[in-house]
Amino acid sequence: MPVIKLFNTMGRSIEEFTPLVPGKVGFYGCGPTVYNYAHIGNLRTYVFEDILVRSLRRFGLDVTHVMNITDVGHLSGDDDTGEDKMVRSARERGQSVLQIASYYTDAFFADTDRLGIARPSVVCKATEHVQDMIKLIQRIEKGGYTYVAGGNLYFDVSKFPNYGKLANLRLEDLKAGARIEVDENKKNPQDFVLWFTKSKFENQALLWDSPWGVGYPGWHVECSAMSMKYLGESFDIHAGGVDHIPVHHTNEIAQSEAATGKPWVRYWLHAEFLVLDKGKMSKSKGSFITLQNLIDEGFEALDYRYFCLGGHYRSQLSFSSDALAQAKASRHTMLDRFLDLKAQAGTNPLPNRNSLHAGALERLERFDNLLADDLAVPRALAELWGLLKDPSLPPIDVVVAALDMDTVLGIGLAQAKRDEKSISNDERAKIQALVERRTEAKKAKNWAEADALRQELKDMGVVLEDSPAGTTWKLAKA
RNA sequence: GGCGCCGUACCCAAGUGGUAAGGGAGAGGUCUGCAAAACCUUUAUGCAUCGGUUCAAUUCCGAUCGGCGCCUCCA
Repeated sequence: MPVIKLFNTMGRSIEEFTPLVPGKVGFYGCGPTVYNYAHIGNLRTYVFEDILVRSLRRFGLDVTHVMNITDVGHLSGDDDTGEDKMVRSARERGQSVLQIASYYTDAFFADTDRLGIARPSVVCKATEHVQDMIKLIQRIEKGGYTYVAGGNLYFDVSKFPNYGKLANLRLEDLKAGARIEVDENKKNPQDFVLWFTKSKFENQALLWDSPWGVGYPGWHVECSAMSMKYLGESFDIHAGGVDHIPVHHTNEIAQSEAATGKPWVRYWLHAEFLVLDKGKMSKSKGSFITLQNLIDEGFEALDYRYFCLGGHYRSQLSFSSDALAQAKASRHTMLDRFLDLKAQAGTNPLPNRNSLHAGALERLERFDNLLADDLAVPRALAELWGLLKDPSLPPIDVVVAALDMDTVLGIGLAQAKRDEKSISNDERAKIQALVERRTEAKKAKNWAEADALRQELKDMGVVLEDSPAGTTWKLAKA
């Protein structure tokens, strides 16, 4: 197992990763707020987390992956003036909040399944953990970190030393209200709500009784309460999008460590944004691209996964339909090449990893080292290309090593099959007949007829390949 | 106003103080009755611009220009 190095946002440097409990990893990844579909920018982050989890497991670590489902809405601001997103979505669609949550949760996992993202070990819903949140808030309160104002319970950031350490924030430098009205109830602009009672919810399903009155929890507290419930009061890795660094994760740290008095998360990993020409994709701005949109345009979900693999997780990735088309072409060429090698390898039993050709082992070792080097996935992908193009290796060794690499990359090599398999028997017979007619024409050196038949097949989307062994056909690339 | 990131060929993109991965697209060639596939060759003396440090900078430092993110909810 190589030495695993990861970039820790806390401290902003590459650190060697060593789990709290040898051999085991507690990993918490921020999940979706289920008031709408996930867009492909959100999905990029989950692909990154999937690569992280698969890499750690590849290195022999037993990973417990916990993901929250935020089905308690967030206000558009925490001054209680905005409308809850869940409630608004429910109203707009004429459904209950719980129906909305359930629908979009299913849609979320349908997307991650299509992307080959492994399901988390634990999926926890905020609405089912409100008592855990209340207990946590009581611990925070006991420590003297809170105050009540205007009916809400606030966390007082001035009581927490090192507030903002993750984001390098200095409170005096922040321009509160630069983009939003300041909540008059707050002592400091960075204070945040632990429990709301001044609710405008129309939906009783989202109200809970609490020591501070009937209401609902603040957003940040769910991640603290649920992560500790399933992973303990200190655990290894917490990941999410970069947008969470300054507020969400900063506040999670403050409230968690205020409650327990001990270090909470050991390694913080953050994925950069997928960006469009105009900047990032935003759920709240309304227009965004979903995985289904891409599929409707003729892409496969794994084309998008492949696209994501082309850029490092800590760099912004420029999305365009052209760039995705390039990724698709690249992936399909790769699949083709892999299938050719597999055919060449024949039906011989696959060697296991230990009996592989030294050259293939060397490439696997490089591959592992690249993953261990802060998930250098683009280079790992290049290593897979190098493997597939290496003329010095027997096809069967290439096939085995490539499948091994793909257990992390998830490009779909194992499931790859020629598109021709999807052709109906009728069509197959029709194509076969035309191919035979052309073979006859060729025998008679009737080139005009042979070429006409080639053209006819081409118009049907069928490409012919002549070889000494005869003529084979396949579907033209889309 | 504060914090931070980025600017690499036609496109996506990796990377390093010692001379630019990979993929897509394009061009030429081998092969072929014609094709396809495959293979070979090829496409940045150059990494936004201008200075500086250095034996050596795309890689470090500074400035400038341009783009982006965060300081509301957001992956």
